[in-house]
Amino acid sequence: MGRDRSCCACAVTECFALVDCNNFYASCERVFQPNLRGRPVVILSNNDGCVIARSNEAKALGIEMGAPWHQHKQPFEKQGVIVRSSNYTLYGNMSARVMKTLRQFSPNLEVYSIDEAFLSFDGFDGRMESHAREVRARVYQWTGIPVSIGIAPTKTLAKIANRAAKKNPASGGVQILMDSAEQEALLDQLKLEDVWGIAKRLSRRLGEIGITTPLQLRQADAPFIRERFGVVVERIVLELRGQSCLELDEVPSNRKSLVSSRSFGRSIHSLQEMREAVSTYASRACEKMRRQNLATANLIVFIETNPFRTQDQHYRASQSIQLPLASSDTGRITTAALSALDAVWKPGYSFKKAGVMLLDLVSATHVTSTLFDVPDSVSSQSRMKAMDALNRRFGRDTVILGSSGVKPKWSLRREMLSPCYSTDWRELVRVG
DNA sequence: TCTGGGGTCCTAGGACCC
DNA sequence: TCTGGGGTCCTAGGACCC
Repeated sequence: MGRDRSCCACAVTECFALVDCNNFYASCERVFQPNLRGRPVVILSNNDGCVIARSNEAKALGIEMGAPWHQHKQPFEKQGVIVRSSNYTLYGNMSARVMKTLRQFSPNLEVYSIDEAFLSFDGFDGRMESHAREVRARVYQWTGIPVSIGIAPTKTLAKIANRAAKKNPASGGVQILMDSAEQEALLDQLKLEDVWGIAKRLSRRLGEIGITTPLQLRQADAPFIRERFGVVVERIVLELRGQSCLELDEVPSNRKSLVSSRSFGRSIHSLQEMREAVSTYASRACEKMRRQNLATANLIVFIETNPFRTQDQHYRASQSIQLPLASSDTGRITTAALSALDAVWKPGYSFKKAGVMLLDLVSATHVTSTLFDVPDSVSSQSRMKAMDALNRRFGRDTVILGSSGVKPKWSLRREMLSPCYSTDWRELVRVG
């Protein structure tokens, strides 16, 4: 729960700065190719399918985010638009440099996405603007990436402020939005969809009850909004009022799932080809998982036909599969993924996309001294919870049967272990 | 005839984000 | 011909338990 400051006149107002890289992918390309500066640049997705980033000059030409490139390629290339395929390794490295620079200004930092971070600006009253300008200048000096900074008492308002900093050149890339009247004036000019957390559907549903601007949302009755739209939207209402509900999340939690998926350059008709694709995704997913020292016992395979081909029947299916024990072993997981694929495969369709999702990720700790057995009858999620709890309690050198890095004889040893009959970790049988 | 109720777990799907 | 990939959180409803 967020601390409630609204009832206390002497409460210190919190202050968040959202630092957001301008046109991040395009800016990264420009760092290494300065001749791209001042020119319209677009970055394309996999298979050069659609537009995923644009420089300001490209935006000015009317190139939309997500636009299928094949529909726009010719006219835009005539206008001198420069096209790049995406290079995520480069963007990841540049992101790390930007974050490292920001950390020097404040250790209280939440890396929100590849190109955004929230910083605590608490205690900078009166010096906020100069401080923000210093941050901005140093990030540019050290990384070559231009950023915009929005400052406000809540994360949601900081997002709004950041947007204003970007849209308004006079701001010089820094917008402070601490004043209530200024907040209202700005919110009145925006669309609901400009608010963080409100997209098309919610916007439409809000419109049905007469709420059409962010200012109206801010003024709406919070309990009513909660009843009608749930806690998420209620939080947005409070955040828009300047009441902070979303705290700075400085310690990133372990990821809970990961996906490896691709759209194919051409459609796939044969099961054999699809098995090859799914094998590739499974092993790629396992690599990611091992790199983060995680393991899973729960995965999903999904396949899909081309949803844009309206003349064909659309078919999308997924199959989840449970492993008896958490693992990050490529062979084991690939085998499971392929059997899941067999369950969803439909001959006669042209498939355009497939993927493997790994769920309920747990830390994969090596078997060393202590062993616990968890019976197969225990559900995957309970098993994961139990394993997590064990890891926390006994530290790194505890066990998890069948997890990554487990000694090869684990299956044999498992046979020798007595089963336990509880999903409560305290009652798990200690066997080693 | 009358057919509990509260809690938790699980899963699928919706909605949103970058 | 050609339309991305990778995440999170919440909710609803059924199963199950006592």
